Amino acid sequence: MAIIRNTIAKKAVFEIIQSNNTAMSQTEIFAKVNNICDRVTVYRILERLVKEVKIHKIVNINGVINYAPCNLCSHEQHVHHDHLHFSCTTCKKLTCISDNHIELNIPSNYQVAEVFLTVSGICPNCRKIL
Amino acid sequence: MAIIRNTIAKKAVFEIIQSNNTAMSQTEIFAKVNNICDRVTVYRILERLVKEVKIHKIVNINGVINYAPCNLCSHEQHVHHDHLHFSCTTCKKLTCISDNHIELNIPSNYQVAEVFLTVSGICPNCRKIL
DNA sequence: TACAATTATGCAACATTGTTGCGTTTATAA
DNA sequence: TTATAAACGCAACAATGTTGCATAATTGTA
Repeated sequence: MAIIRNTIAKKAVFEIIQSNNTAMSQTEIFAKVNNICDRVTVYRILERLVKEVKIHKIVNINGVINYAPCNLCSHEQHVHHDHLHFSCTTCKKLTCISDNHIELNIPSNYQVAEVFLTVSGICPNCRKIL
Repeated sequence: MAIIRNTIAKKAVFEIIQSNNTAMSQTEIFAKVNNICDRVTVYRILERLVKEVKIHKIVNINGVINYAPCNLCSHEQHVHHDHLHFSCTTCKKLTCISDNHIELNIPSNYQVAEVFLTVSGICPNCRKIL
């Protein structure tokens, strides 16, 4: 029965994540909060937002954890394991693209929780520059 | 025209990766080499083995990079982007399961290089224990 | 509106994973 | 056997993430 508080820092972090069109790392998010809070606090806020299913965690192909608002890949899609992320090898940005239907072929003795489909390559923006 | 050398440490690292039925992190691999070389050397060997396409790199859902021999997911599959990894949330092990056919639905202005399909959940072994 | 309860924060310190520079050692082709 | 480039060890650093604890702030309730 923990009471959820909506603090200034939490609102700011969520706002930053929501207003960005790509997923963001803690480092990027912290750079945008303008020192309204400590970097540890950002980690803890992210943890809470994930638990509240307001954002979700995606690992980039380089191992850095990124966060995206859950509205980009709605909760329903989230549960049905049908979202896809594009990880640009040039700009390192992680973008939610669209839903894809994935047919899983996993032995039944594995208990599936979530499906992560990440595609690496070069995003439209970087292709222009290159 | 770099000459590839087959050193003792490199053979040992490759042997360790190949004889294991799950993907391994640098930490796990280093723990098994019995101090025949430095931990930095392990990192560099892994880098070379990836470049030589003898092993491949997979990011676990917690952000830790894991390595698996390429015979588990053959090179052909690798190129055709059809391999799947199961990431156990309990024992943290990453297992190559099987190939899956993935239908990608990505805008054509994205240039696709590789596809990573990782499924999280609980592996058969951990289900027994729990 | 003030208070109490408990959630959230800051700070410092630490842990883990991965990288770089550089001098030395070693494997391999000739 | 030797020359040469590849591989290594060591030390130092960098990035990312975590923990403990004292303090501050939010929110339901009186």
